Parts: sequence; C-alpha cells; structure tokens
Amino acid sequence: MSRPVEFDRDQAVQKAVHLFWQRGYQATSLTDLLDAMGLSRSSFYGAFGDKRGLFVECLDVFALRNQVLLQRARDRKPPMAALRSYFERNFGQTSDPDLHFGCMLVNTVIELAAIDQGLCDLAGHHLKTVQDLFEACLGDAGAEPGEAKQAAAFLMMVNEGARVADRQRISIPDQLARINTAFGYVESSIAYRNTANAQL
Amino acid sequence: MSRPVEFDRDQAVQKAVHLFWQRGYQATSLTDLLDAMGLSRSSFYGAFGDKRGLFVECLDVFALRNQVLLQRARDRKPPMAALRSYFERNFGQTSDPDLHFGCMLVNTVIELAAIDQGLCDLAGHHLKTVQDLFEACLGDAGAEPGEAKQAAAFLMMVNEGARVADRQRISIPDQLARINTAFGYVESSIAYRNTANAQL
DNA sequence: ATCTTTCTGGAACGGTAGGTCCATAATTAT
DNA sequence: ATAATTATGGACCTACCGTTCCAGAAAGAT
Repeated sequence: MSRPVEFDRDQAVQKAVHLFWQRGYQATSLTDLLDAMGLSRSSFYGAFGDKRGLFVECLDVFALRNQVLLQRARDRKPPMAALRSYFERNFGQTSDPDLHFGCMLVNTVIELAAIDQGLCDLAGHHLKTVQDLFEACLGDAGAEPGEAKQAAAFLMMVNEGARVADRQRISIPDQLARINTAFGYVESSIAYRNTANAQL
Repeated sequence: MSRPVEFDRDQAVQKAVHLFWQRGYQATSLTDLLDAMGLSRSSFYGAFGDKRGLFVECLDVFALRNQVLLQRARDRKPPMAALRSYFERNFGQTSDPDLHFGCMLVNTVIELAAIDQGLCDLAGHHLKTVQDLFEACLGDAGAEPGEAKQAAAFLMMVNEGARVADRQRISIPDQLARINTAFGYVESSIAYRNTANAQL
C-alpha cells in the first residue's frame, strides 16, 4: 500500500559513508549529503531521522565492512599473513592522494572526542572489536593469551598511527616500511617465545 | 602615541591553544574564543587577523612548546630515557578525563586533511620536526644512521597511535604498557645491532 | 587643553547551518 | 474510479557562523 521509496537506501548510505569518511562529520553539510545521495530533504529526514542518525549508521557500515575484510583474510590465509594483509591493503592500494582518508573510526574519535562523546564511544567500540580480531589472529599464530592481548593492543596503536600518517599522504614505500618494522618486532617476539617454549 | 592594547597577547594565545587543542578548529567558534581570551571582536580581528590566522599561531606555539620539552629532556637525561619521558609525560600525568586532548598536531591532521590542506601540511611539518628530534636521540643512543631513521619513523607512528588512544581516554596503565612494549622492541633492536657490531 | 592615533564594545551583515512543513505526486486497495 | 497512504520537492524557519563597521573611549604628543 502507498507510494514506494524511489531510491536505493543501501546505495545512498554508501555515498554518505564516502563523504563522512573523507570530510568528517562537521564539515559534511546536509546539502553535501543530499547532493551525493541524490535525494531531497524530506526523503532524507523520512529515511534517516537526522544527520547524526545517518552518521551512526555510516559508522556501523564502515566498521562491519572492515571487520568482514579482516575476517575473510583470516579464513583464507595463515594468521600473521592475514593480519599483515589487513594493514597493507589499507595503505598500499593506491597512490591517488584523494583516496587517503585514513580510517573513519579513527577520524571520528579524534574529531568528536570533545564534541559528541556518544559518537566517539561508538567509534571506539568498533575499534575495540577490530582489536579483538587482532588478538584472535595472534592466538591462531601461537601467541600465549597474555602475549596475544599485549601484541593486539600494540598493533591497534600501530594501526591508529598508520591511519594518521595516511591522512598526511605519506609515501606508500615509507608506510609499508613502517608497518614491516612493526610486524618484524611482533613476529620476532612471538617466534622467540615459541622457541623458548619448545626448549622446555 | 595612541592608546595601548589592554590585554596580554601571549596569555590570550595560550587560552586559544587550550580551546583549539580540546575542541579542534571547526567546533571552536569565535564566540568561544572571545569568551576564553577575554576580548572583544574588534580587538580580536585587530590583533590576529582572523580565526585561521590565530589557529596558525596556536599550531606554532603548541609545536614549539612540545619541541622544547623534548629538547630539555634530551639535555638532561640519557637519550633513550629522554625519549621515553617524552612519551610517558604526555600520557601518564593525569587521570582527569577532561585533560586527554591527544596532540593538537595529530588532531589537526585528522580533522583538516580534506578541509584545509595548508593547515594540515603545517601540522605535518611540525610533526616531522619532532620526528627529526626522535632520530637525533636514537643517534645519540648509538643507532646507526639508517636504523635511527627507521626507528624514528616507527616511534612517530607509535606516538600518533598513542595520541588517538589518549583521546579515547584509555587507562593510564594500558597506555604505559603499550608504550613500554614499543620501546622494548626498539631498544632490543638497537641493543642487538650494537652487540652485533661489538662482535665484529 | 586639544589634536591625533589607536583600541574597544556592540550593532549589524550576508551566508549557511540543520531541521520543519505543506501542498502535491505516486502508488495500492477497494 | 476513488479513497487511503506514503514519498517527494521546495519554500521556509530559527539560530549561529565568521566578519565588518562605526561611534566613542583612552592614551600620548604638543
């Protein structure tokens, strides 16, 4: 019954994710969103409530997309290779400077920490979920539970730092070198522990 | 000749730094600034040109303050201890959640990357200066030039990641543990090289 | 005391922000 | 065909943004 919606909701959200990811929450105006999503103000408010509501939805979509990518790599590769590919995929893909938006979750934490604690906490929650996936991979790779937790926290710190550098348009070789340095540390640490255990 | 200014310019800038550091560029309105700095619109525009001009000045003040702190530690302590104290001072000082603003330079890079490239580049330039100081400390500590450069880039990535976690109000023990993990990696790497060289 | 210069408070400006509202268009059910 | 329901376009609202402007206050120079 009644008139059906004329736009593809998922597709509209994807456009919004792209805009928010690139420009952040505050600098993305409703007009920008309406233009990119191709709908009118009425349809917008009817479908998403308000700007903040859409942003929440975008955070969830972005986070889920990220988690799925890491989980897929985990299903298909050895655990440390999956972890590495997560980092390298995010930074080594393109040299187009207009595509280096960092991570929407990290961007949100920084931009909104003192502005909207709810949104900041939501982004932080999603980041914690990724960190838990890091920990699971490290466990798969043979790290002891305590060590996996410690190394996952370390890798999340590395991830966040790498995203900052990404927004500065760091060169791809420099970025990959830093990531390689960090992974070298983690892997040698785990390998050392494994060797030590083997000697017991 | 003529009427003198009635406010302390340096003190006003310090207030502005604090506001911009906490809330970022866009979310800090002129009214906020005027209230905190205690001057009228006319005086503001007479003294600082415009909001962006003041922000540039604040970035410079913040960066210089940071560099001086690291340089002082470098003058007074062994190089690796100076580096460590730079990281630990920034995060271990207080548990007041309202004082965890991260790093104004990192915040600026993230917030303004797609909004104002000039401001983003200025913040990035200041971060690079800090990274050069890291490199100098590592050189003092006995790292080979190439290794010092690589480790300094790694530590800047750690620094940036730690600042993101700081804005999420990570617990102080967790923060110190991550930093300790990172420094353990760097120090053992340098120590290993030194030992290897000594064996030659 | 007066002139000159600079600083100051506050009103006013155009522009844009996010959000609301309503008449109309489009669809299904009867 | 008509009634009922929902979607849509666009005008409209209030609030605030950064900035400009100007009349008047305050100081030094003569």
